[in-house]
Amino acid sequence: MNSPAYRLGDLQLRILQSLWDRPDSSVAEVHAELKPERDLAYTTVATMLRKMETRGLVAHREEGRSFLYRALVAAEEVSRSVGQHLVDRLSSGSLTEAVSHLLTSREVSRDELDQLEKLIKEAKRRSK
Amino acid sequence: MNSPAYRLGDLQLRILQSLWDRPDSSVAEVHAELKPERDLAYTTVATMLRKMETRGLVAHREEGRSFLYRALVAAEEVSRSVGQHLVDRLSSGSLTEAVSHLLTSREVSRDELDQLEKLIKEAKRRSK
DNA sequence: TCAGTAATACTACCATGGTAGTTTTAAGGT
DNA sequence: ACCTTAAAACTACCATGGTAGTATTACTGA
Repeated sequence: MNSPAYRLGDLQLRILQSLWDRPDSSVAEVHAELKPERDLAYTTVATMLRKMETRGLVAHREEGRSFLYRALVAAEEVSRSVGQHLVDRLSSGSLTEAVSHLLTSREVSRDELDQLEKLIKEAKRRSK
Repeated sequence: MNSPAYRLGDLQLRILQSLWDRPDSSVAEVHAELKPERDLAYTTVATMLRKMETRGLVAHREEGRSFLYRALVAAEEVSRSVGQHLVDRLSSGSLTEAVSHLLTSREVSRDELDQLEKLIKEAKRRSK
């Protein structure tokens, strides 16, 4: 919000996603959730959550001896911000160009292309 | 290459873009190119270029008393890397989802949608 | 030849993300 | 009442991006 969301680090974003999925998570829960992908120390997660709280990204309430955290920024908002930032970075603002980059730069399956086409048709319908 | 390209900072990416556009640019030229958008000190650009050279992102050759820089990483490669990283961040790897995010998160003009549709058709044709 | 100038080199500083160890606190069971 | 344990708090450290001032060097024109 006040702090630009696109600047989120990888871990921060991952933590937010975890909290979007399960609001009111304890540090232990977030830590457990991230465990398979990142083998972080418990305190790493705790510290990051505290830092994120300072930045206004999350908030906590007490529950017994634990803190339960929740995200203060909406997934939508962050997605938009992060996406917008990429579009700016990649192609100084041209969405078409950005998507073109994405399409040409990796293998895209037939199936994905179909889905994408549907997405666009839908967007068209909505916009009309 | 060896260092993951997606980690490029905004300024670094901007400098690379400038060099892709005009290879063998002096510091002064890069500085001038960026001037309108970012009013940076000359030495800021020079320092960043030196740092980027250390990281293997650019290289220079001497021309009189100036250094002429060129990018060592290809635009394609960086675009792919940056794009891929975003897709991972935004939707743990689903391109469709990522594009969907981009589409729903901002105003997309009719015209852009048309272009996008064309892009996809083209990709389909290519992949077949 | 010498002063000015334009270039690089060097140094420094700050913020932030990421990571984690150590210390304190408090709850809970025996 | 005390020991264990789990939680938060505090502190610390490093890398990197970004930014720029100061020092040095070397060319160039008067």
